[in-house]
Amino acid sequence: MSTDTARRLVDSMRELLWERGYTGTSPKAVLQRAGAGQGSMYHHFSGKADLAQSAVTATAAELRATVDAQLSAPGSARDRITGYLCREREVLRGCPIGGLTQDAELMADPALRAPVAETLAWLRGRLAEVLAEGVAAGEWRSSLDPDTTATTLVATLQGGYVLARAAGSPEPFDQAVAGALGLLAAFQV
Amino acid sequence: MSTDTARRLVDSMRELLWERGYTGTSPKAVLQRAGAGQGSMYHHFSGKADLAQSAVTATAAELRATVDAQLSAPGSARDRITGYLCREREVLRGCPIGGLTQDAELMADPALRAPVAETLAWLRGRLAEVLAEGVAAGEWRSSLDPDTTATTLVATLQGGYVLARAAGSPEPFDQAVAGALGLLAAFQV
DNA sequence: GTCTATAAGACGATAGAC
DNA sequence: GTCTATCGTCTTATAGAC
Repeated sequence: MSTDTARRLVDSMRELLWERGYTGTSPKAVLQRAGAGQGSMYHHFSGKADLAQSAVTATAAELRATVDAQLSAPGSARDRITGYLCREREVLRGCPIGGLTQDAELMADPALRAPVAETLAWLRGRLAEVLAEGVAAGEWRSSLDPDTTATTLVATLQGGYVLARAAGSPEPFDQAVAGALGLLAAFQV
Repeated sequence: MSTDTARRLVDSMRELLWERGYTGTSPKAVLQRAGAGQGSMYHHFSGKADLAQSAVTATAAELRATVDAQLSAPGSARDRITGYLCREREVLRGCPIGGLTQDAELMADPALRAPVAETLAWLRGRLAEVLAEGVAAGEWRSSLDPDTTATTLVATLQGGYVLARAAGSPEPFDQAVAGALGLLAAFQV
């Protein structure tokens, strides 16, 4: 059993979904990148949608694990939030999950859409938890609303990618993050 | 000369670019929506890219005019910013300009990318001007940085669209805006 | 100006040999 | 398990009639 070929197919699909989206990615392009023939793909998967589902699920799981490790690390809530917002990113490539929301064909398929929706919903919730910890610990004033602020921070990142891609430079992303941190700083005790 | 057919083609392309992106939009789909034949399109435009350029340019101009009217209206800077952030939007359709940044094929064409880049850069600058007015007028503390904050606000909107589309509900968009307004309120004098 | 006909190639999937 | 061959459809564009 060639688990290896299946994995190369999934990895190739993950890369292409990130670069060109679901609509812009053909099975042929995936096969070429993976160095496999038509038969391999249709042996391991029922088709393009099925392979994409494995790819999106894997990317979502990886993103979630990475973020959770960072947000669950030791340190103050403020340090963890700042660290997450300022961590290294391949800004111009965009968010491998958030970017998929723009693909109508992908979003029309419940199996493909679900991991995207769940990951972003989880992210908002996880950030809200950390913000709430910070408020409870007296790091921020209690007038800071954890839920709406968490959504604003996630939106800032997602929108930062959009502005950076438009500009062809990471600068707007960094500026968006800097602005958010500046606004958040007003709530420090 | 059938200016009318050309306009219907542009309008149809504008709608489809918004709904399905550049890669996901075929000339055939545009022609069907416009009720025209192949010949009409290739008479008025050199091809798909040329028609799309007219469409993107028109959408960009319209967005810019709408926003500028709102941000240049009479009233305090704070009211204008709040009004802009809270204005009626077809949230689940996403931003007709910002959404295009996710389309690699469109962004690879300088003629198609330029109006997208210019519109979002202009928007950041225009919001920064209004924020600076507000600071100068004593509406916000001088510790509020107009440039980074403007980028954060535009990113919040763009990211709000992403989160709303993922969730299939306008709620995350509204929450992101509410969070941003809450953060901004801390700078009120 | 607009139409239909046509073209070469890509798309997504299937069949069947090995 | 993987390959090549093949299928019917769609894509983008051109040709030429009207």
